[in-house]
Amino acid sequence: MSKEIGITVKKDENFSEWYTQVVLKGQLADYAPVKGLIVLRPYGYSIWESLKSSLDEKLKSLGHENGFLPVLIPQSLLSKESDHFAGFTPEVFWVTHSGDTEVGDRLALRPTSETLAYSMYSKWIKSWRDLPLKINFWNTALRAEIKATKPFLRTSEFLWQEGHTVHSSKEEAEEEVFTILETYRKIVEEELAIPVIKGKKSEKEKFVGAVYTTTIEAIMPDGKALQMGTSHFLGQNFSKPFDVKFLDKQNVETFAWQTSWGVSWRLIGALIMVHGDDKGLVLPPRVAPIQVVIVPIYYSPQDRESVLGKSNVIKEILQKKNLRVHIDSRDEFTPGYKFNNWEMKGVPVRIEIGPKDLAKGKMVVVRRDNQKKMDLSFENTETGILDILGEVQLGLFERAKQFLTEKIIEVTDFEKFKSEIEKGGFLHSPWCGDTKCEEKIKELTGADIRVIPFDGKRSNAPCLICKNLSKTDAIFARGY
RNA sequence: AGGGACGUAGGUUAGCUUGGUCAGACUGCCAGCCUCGGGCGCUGGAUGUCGUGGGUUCAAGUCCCAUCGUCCCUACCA
Repeated sequence: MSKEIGITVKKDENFSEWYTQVVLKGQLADYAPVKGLIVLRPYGYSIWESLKSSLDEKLKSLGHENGFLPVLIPQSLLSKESDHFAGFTPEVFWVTHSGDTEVGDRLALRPTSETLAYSMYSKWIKSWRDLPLKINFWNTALRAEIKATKPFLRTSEFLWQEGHTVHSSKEEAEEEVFTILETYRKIVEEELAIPVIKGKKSEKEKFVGAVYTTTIEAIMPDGKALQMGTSHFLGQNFSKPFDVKFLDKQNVETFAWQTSWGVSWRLIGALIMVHGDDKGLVLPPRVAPIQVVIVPIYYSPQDRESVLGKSNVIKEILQKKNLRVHIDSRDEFTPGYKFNNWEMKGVPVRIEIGPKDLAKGKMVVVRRDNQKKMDLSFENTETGILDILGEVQLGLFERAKQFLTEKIIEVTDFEKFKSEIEKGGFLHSPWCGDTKCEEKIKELTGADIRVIPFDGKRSNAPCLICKNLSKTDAIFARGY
């Protein structure tokens, strides 16, 4: 009856409003009392936990260890690497007082922890035997957002992990950068079912203070790009000001080679945008807090008992396969209400069991991604459900992959570029490599270089702006 | 950062132009019934410092100022 408890706008009619409703009504997060901050609710946090545990496991198997850094960084430390400081200072929150007393060296709420981490690393590293040092930190970062805040995509505080590694050679550090980027790709494509393009950022777009930045970039349904994760090669840019050095095997004091990298809860924002539909969230099974919801259908107390009994049996069978299963046995809601409610929350598979099903020895199974209904006999419970979950995970990825492929458009003509960018998408175009041309394109079209793909084709066409022969091709898009 | 719109019950909102029974509706919530398979039906009940702070006035949800917050369209960062 009431549509107001559901999503009231269509995804392709008012994307921004749709997104906000999905976040709030799907109970992923809510607004905090301070602008730009959100509260993660259990349903949203549990998606983060899924991501966190699979990434954490992968990092540990690569030899990384977890640590924890404090949230306050003295200005004197934050400003040691000047480019880095200049890049972050507009969005730093400052702590100026403790109680009523003004602090001398004011304290930044960390916008990122390179400076703090490396001031510690310089104390810990003495010899080549101390390397590599590979520490990951699960924490939050704070960057002031004055306007245009958006849950998960743009908030003043966000959950993330930041990894900081130190190596004795340039080669080993660069290898680390690429290993991490590949790890990110796997997480995003295999867990979140979101296809990405791997590549490098331009000089203009790289992390401030890095030698270069690698990235995985995804496309959203509105044709805008979203950076999904970055892995930076810092070279010796930080080891020099922070005195991160070691005695090498030849007893020569050497500055170390460093990397840093991170992914944030922005991935959850991407997940919502990429897979969601007019009914709400659509979660890939690998990260869904609830993978299978069972809606029992009954009228009489006798039916209630037998239907719930069978539901529990099914639940236990599936739990033995390590599936996350929930029975919605609330008496106060009708089955129809529950169907809509769990669809809004994106549960990948729903099982309906009623008296008629019991009589026939089967259940009704409904896929969230394509709404297909089918009968499944009780004997085939585990294989049937496991197969369907696998199909949903794959199906979501394939659909997103096809969208990405369609939206990558080769453009060598600037007039066509301008018209295409209005439609949204990834424009694969020649570029001379000069920041001036990149800036010109940004100024004229609003698009920037999102990624210079590693496996990019060479168009050998002239740069869109200066007409010099392109050094490389880049993917241009408007971004979040 | 620039432009536009808007804050009235948990949610969606009427009322504001023309200050004076204007504090209403729907939904949700609570209790009880109900053959509840796509937001079911019926009966009863609770819920508002009209975002906040000033001001004008005999009188402010309504007019003025400020402030906080939200949304939409452009410009920058995970």
